[in-house]
Formats: sequence, C-alpha cells, structure tokens
Amino acid sequence: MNYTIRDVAQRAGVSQSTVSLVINDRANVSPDTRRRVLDAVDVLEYHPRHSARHLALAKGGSIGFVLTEQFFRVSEPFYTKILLGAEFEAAKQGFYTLLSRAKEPFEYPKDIPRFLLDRSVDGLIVAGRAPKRLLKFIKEKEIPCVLVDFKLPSYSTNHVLIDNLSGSREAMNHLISLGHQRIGFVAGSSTHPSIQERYEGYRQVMYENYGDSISDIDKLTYLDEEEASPQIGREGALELLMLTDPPTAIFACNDATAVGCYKAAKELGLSVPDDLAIMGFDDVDASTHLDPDLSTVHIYKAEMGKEAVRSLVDCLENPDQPLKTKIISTKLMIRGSCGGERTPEINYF
Amino acid sequence: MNYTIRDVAQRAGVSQSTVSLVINDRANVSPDTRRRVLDAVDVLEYHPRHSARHLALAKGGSIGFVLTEQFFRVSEPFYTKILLGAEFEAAKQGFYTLLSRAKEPFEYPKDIPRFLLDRSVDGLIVAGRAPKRLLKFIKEKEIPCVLVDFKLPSYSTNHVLIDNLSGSREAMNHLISLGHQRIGFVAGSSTHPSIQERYEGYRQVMYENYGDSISDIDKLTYLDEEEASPQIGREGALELLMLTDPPTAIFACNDATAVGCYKAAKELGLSVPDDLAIMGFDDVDASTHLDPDLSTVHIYKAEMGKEAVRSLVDCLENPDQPLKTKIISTKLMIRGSCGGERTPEINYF
DNA sequence: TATATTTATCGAAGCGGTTCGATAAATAAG
DNA sequence: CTTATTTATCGAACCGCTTCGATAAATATA
Repeated sequence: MNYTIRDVAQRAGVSQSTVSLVINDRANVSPDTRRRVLDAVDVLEYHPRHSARHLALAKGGSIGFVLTEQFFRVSEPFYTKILLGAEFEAAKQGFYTLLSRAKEPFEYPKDIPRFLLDRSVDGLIVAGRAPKRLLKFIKEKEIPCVLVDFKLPSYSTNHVLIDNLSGSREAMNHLISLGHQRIGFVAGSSTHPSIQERYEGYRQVMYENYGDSISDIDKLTYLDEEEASPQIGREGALELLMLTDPPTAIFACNDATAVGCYKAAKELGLSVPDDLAIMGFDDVDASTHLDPDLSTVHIYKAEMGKEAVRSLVDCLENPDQPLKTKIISTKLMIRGSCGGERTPEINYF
Repeated sequence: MNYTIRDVAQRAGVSQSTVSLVINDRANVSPDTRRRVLDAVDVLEYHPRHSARHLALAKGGSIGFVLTEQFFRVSEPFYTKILLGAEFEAAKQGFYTLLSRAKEPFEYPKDIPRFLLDRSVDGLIVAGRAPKRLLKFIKEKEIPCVLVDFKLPSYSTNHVLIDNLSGSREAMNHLISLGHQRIGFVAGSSTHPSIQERYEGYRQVMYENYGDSISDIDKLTYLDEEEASPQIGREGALELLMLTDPPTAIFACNDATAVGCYKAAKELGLSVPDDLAIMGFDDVDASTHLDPDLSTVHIYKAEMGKEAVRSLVDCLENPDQPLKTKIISTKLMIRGSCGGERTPEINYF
C-alpha cells in the first residue's frame, strides 16, 4: 500500500517508462502491454504521486483561489458560492483547488500567497477584489489569472463579470412598471465596479423615464464607500425616507443593504410593500427569509466560479489564448417586497 | 526569475546541501555562511519549490478539507466558516488548504477525493458528516484525520465538537427563567449527533423542572430526519401551535429551523416574542436580520476550524499522539425573540 | 604533540514521476 | 531478400529538493 511506478512496472513485466506511457494514454503501446499494465495498476491500487508529476512536469494541476480577507467575514455566502462552483469545475477537470486569503491592508512581499511564491499553482482565480500590489505581482510573474466580479480600469486580464447593468435596468423597469416614480437608490461599497454599474443602470432608467421631471435624482441617492451592509442600508433608507418628498420604492445595491431598508421601514412604521417597495440585488439565501421575502436580482454565483475555472484552464492549455471577459446574465426574482407577479424559484445554488 | 537551490548555492559560493541546511534552519552552519546564503536567497527572490520538497520529504505541508456536497448548497455559511477558520490557522502554520466535496451518495472507490489517492495531503479535516465508506478508507490508509461537528459511535479518531448539551441546557434554562412552562422543540436532521445532543439538553431541563407535571413532552416535540430547514421549522411549529394546549416558546434545533418558526407564528397571527418565544441555535448571520432578531446559541465556528487544524498538525508532528476530542463551548445570545436582557454582540466571525 | 571530538561543508543518492534518444522487433518498400 | 521505415519498449537523465555519510578543518582532551 504505497506503490510506485516501479512496482507497477515490475508486476507488469515492463519498464517504468512504458507504465508512464500507458497511464498518460500515449500512443505506440501495444494493446497487450497496455492491458498488463492496467491490470497491475488495478491490483496494486496504484496512483501516481501528485508531487512527483508536478516536479517532473513543472506544473501541477492545481489552481489557487484568492479571496480578500474581508469577504471571509462577510455575512452572506456570496463569494464562497463562487468558490464552491470553482471547486466543482476544477475537480471535474482534474485540478485541485488551493485556498488563500489576501490580507487587507496588504503588505508586499510578506502577504503574497505562498502558493504563488513556490509555484504550487498553475493559475489563479481572484474574487471580489484584490490589492493592487498583488495584481501587479501576478502580472510580473505572468501567472495565468482570472478576476471574478472585479476589474480595474487599466489592468488587462481575464474576467468573469456580472451583467450588473442589464440586471439593474431590469429591476428598475419592473419598479417603474408598477407605477413607482420616486425610486431611491441606497448603496455601500460605492467604489466597487459592480455597485457602480448597478447605480449606472438606476440612473439610466430614471433619466429615460423621467428625464427632466425628476430633477433631483441625486437627492434620491445614498452612496457610501463603506462595505455594503444592513447598517448602511438602514442609514441610507432612513435618510431618503425622511425627505419631504420621500421615495415610494428603494433599490438597494445588494441584499445585505436591502435588509437594512426593511429595518428602516419598520422603524418609520411603513409597511413593505404597500408603503415602500424594496428591491435588492444578489439573491443571497437570506432574502427568502425576510418578511415579506425580498424581490431581487439573482446572480448565478456557482456558475461564475465554474466559468472562471474554464477560462483559466483554457489559458493553461493554450497559453497564447487571447484574454477573455465573460459576462454572466442575471435573473429578476420578483417576490413579496415590491408587488408584481412572483417569479418561480429556481434551484441553482 | 525562477531560480533553484543550485543557483543560490552558486551565488553564495557553497554547495546546495549547505543552502538546504540554511533555509531549513538547521544547526552547524557558520554565521558567515548563513549570511551569504540568505543574501543570495534575497537577491534571487528564491523560494523552494513546494512539489520538490514534498517529493523529497514524502510529505507536503498540505491539509485536505472535506465537506459533504450537501453543505455546499445549504443556505447558511456554517461549515464554510469552519473552513475559513481552518484555512486561517493552516496558513499560519505553513500548511496549504486543499478543498474537496464528498459526493452523496458516495460511490467507492470513484468518489474518494483525489488528493487522498495521490497523497497530496498530509492529513484531513472532515466537517459536518461523511460517508462511512470514506471514513473506512481513511482509517485503512491511516491518514491523520479530524472530524468536526460529527462523530460516529464506533469510529475512533480526533474530534472537534460543539458543546451542544451545555448550550442547549443554557438556552432552555433561560426560557424557563422567563416563566415558560410549555416549551416545544422542533428539529430537522434529527439523526445528526449535534441535533440529538441539543434534544437531550431540552429533555433534561424539561424533566428537571417539570418532571411529572408535564407528562407529554413528546407531544411538544417535532422531529424530522430531513435536513433542518425553514420548511421543516414551519411545519413543526405549525403542528405544535395547533395543539389544544400549545407551547408558549419553541426551541428550534438551529437557526434555519427557527426561521420557519417565525413564518408559522406569522401565519397564525402570533407575535414574537409576546405570544411565542423562539430560540435558535448556531447564530448564523441571518439571525440578526430577522424581526425581531433571534435569540440563539452562538457557535465559535472559525475557532472550531482553527482547533481542528491544531489537532491535525499535532498528529502530524507527533504521530504517536493519543487521539483527542476537543469540545468547544457555546455562548447564549439573547436578542429580541424571547425577552430577557440582551447579550452584547460579539465580534468573532 | 598526538589523538579524539566536534563543527562546517560537501558530494552523491534518492524521492517518484516524465521524456529523450537508443535499440530491437515488426512491417513496408525496393 | 535487402534495406528503409515504423512501432514498441527500454535505459538513463532530469525535475528541485533533502539527507546520509564522508571529509576536512577547528577545537578539546590526554
């Protein structure tokens, strides 16, 4: 129990090179020999040692997944679902998944994930955001990389992104179809590209529908750079709802923020959705626990992880692949917090 | 950029064995030589290749983390927080974390995590539950292993467990201190050892306080083997609340189940906590999003992951270590769903 | 001062694979 | 029937590190 390729070779009566040829499915091995080798492999329950292959091949069939420390603590399993989708696809394609946190603040070079330094991974998936210095390092070392739900203006690489703009527009159009005219927007993490795109969708639809008649869109908007959270949502919603001409609907930048909007509504004695419609974004599981359950924009999180792995494996197998950006669509989930006909629940995870 | 130990040796004017001695901090290297080597390491930005060490040492400084597929889909980030705690501690101790799912149902030998077969990990953490056949395999291969929040009667290994009994008793005593006499218990996953222990705590306290006067504790109990969930919680709570003599408080086996109890209460027009007190277990983040926020029993999830890694590393460094079981205490979090003085929130994640 | 110990360094083998070039056997071509 | 070509197999080198045993230099002991 712990056999090597030499044991297999001996048992099959061939050389180790032949065994290697067989288990790597190379040409020019006679059917008879192949069978004998495979039999021996079977009997001995032989499995090639990963590190040995790694060493010999100078690549190891592992991908690294980097998540900002912040997201490890965040309440909702948003990025972890991306991680799980990635692990799923990676396993399917025969890759291992190595996990690491990116510290914040990031000290160079101390905080470089060790698996990058010692070349334990062939490529890298970075989700949510990443320290600039880390990205620079990745580029310097020419490590194949895919950024998920994150991009920087002047940093070219592979991406898997959410179609925030369409999702946001669809959500807004739904609110408008319900007759809402004064729609507020509440956001934390306002510097994150995804949040900015959602905001852009909000503005576009507001202008398209009310152009000049609502001159003060900015008054209906609450933006905060702090991490999006129920606290931010509550503060923002309270501010908007105390206006002399308050919104009848609030579009929150994500579900965590929407949770805070519920709290604000309750504090002010407003009922959802009758006095105030609330729309979220992300569709985290907690959204169905709210009362009424939250209308929101579903993101195919696991699918994003899978696509990231596919992009990465593409890069690895074909190094002069062009850079790719994949935009994953969203799906409007109409539930109880804003009226309209309910969307049947979907079962993706 | 991609230097090996030979390059360092050459630059420092020593042999590669000396370099190895230096970077592994072994004795009998002159201070002068050590400095020269370290300088060369610095200049060349040398990092030992992980796979090469792995191969030479027959162990690689990686631990595997196995999570049942089921938990990858589950709403609340319970086990993922354990994973993150584990990653944290593993990184601190210089280990990599490799992630894998255990399929359900589990087919042997197809579904054995590949990193076990090719010996990519030195040891293993298994969280939540695991297929018996997989555990058997682990034992056969003598792979160091720690089970987290899970145990099997006749399977001896290392454990990190929750002090469910104390936690449950404390929660129950609190409900009783508030004057509740008829307290219901609603559970899914009723075969899971953690759930059984929570149930045991419930029974103990009920008997201690009401001994014979409440002859029908079983009537106040709803147990389901299905995965604990809001659906189960709703069904269970509805059943108990429709009794001719319904409970005034419900202790749910976990927070997900408690969410369903809220729904049931609402459907029956009962207000929480005035008409019905609700107590959960786990303290997942969503519990603070509920209205009123849920009183529950906090579990130090990340800490459990860390302890698991510590146990595992112990085993690896000292193989004839006795088996260890660590029981991690809980903390009662009194919030809005049952009355009593609120517990200040804690900031652990 | 000769001998025994300790200390510092090195060379070479080994970890378990892959792969290149060589060789022998089988088949095709002349 | 030779000779050229293809096919199947093998031996040995190599991937980058650790470690054992050898050796030489430095220090302690007699």
